[in-house]
Amino acid sequence: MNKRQLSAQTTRRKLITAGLELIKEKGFDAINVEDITRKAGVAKGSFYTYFKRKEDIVLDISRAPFGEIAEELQNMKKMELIERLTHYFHRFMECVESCGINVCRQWTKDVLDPNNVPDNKDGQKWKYDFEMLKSILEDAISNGELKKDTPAELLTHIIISELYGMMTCWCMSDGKFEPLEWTHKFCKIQLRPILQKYLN
Amino acid sequence: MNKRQLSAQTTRRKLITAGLELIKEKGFDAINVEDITRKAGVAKGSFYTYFKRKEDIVLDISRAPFGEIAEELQNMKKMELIERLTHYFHRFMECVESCGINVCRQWTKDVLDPNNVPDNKDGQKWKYDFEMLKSILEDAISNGELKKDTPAELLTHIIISELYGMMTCWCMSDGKFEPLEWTHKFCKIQLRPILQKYLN
DNA sequence: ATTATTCATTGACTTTTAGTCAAATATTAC
DNA sequence: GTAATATTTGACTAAAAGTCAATGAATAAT
Repeated sequence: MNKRQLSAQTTRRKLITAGLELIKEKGFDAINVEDITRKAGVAKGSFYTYFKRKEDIVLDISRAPFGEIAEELQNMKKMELIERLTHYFHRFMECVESCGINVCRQWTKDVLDPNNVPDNKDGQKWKYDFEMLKSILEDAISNGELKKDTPAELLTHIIISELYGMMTCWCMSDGKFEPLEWTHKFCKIQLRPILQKYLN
Repeated sequence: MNKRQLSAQTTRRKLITAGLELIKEKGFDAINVEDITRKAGVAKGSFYTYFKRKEDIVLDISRAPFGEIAEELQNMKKMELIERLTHYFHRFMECVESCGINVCRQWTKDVLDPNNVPDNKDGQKWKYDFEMLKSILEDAISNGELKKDTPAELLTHIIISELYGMMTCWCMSDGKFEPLEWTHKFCKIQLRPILQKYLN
């Protein structure tokens, strides 16, 4: 990495860090781009070098921690399906907690918007989660843990709705539940009945 | 109702109708207050007579159809718990569908925000759903359908997360599922396992 | 019936902020 | 050493949120 790339990366990170802190504290709508750049110690114009629109920083803020989870799951291919899913739910909820309610609510909004496709080349949005969960199910199908005729796509939709439901609920309750305990309860009650029908 | 009250109600309704149509069509962020007032045929200033902030209209837009559901459920007190819940889920999803993805996504965002308390006196936000579901459970407890020691509040949180999960999922899939069929599948798989432990 | 008061309505105005862009500066390539 | 390229900058523009004093019609008071 040369000096230019390093500088660019540093500036980008400064913006993301400043953005995360400010959004956590005050919420996305209550801050403006200059608040972020001031806190990051760069000029306003630099923001738009890295993000096309104000909102685009949110996906980057939230994708950072979520990105790590994907790797982990690759190293868990031998685990049982429900264990892998539960792990995913746990880690997802940890991210939700560390990002805080204000980040999550903006992120949820962005993720729901079919038109909101940021133009950085790795901007895959929620499909990221979807594809990850789907591949977990597909692994289980080829393992023989799930029946061959399991409708992986439909099941993924149902499972991801549990995931987002869990997050939404946690945010709505204003963080009053201990997130890991909550997740544990959730997975225990919810995941098995969904899969039951398709388990070998 | 005198002429003044009538005029006020008419203006408010015009704004809500115009707002709903525009948000459905273009999304909340893509329209401005003047678009709404122009379509409603009133002056810009009138908007702020009825809504303190631009966003406040969204809760009113979405609350209108949701409000009706509450009444219906009052007339279903004798039905079985799961039937009542399923009915609620169905009607909720009908509202989601008729409001459309753009309204829902803004609504979800507003509902997630603990600070977003509109100052019209009946602005109860999502607690509306919460209290309604909770009272359904409480009815079932006093009916004897659920055990006396059922943790109504916790269960309500879990059930409402299913509801929002369902909606979020439907929005994310860009409305590709037929909503009622989707709801049916959802309730069938999800509701009973949640309640099982507490049913008498 | 007349006058005073109240309140919805208006649109020009202020303020805020998202987003642009040309110039300056630093780095890399040739 | 010079040309090409990329990052950084902040003044500037454009757009839209939100304000407010003036207007006039409806209602209440005398």
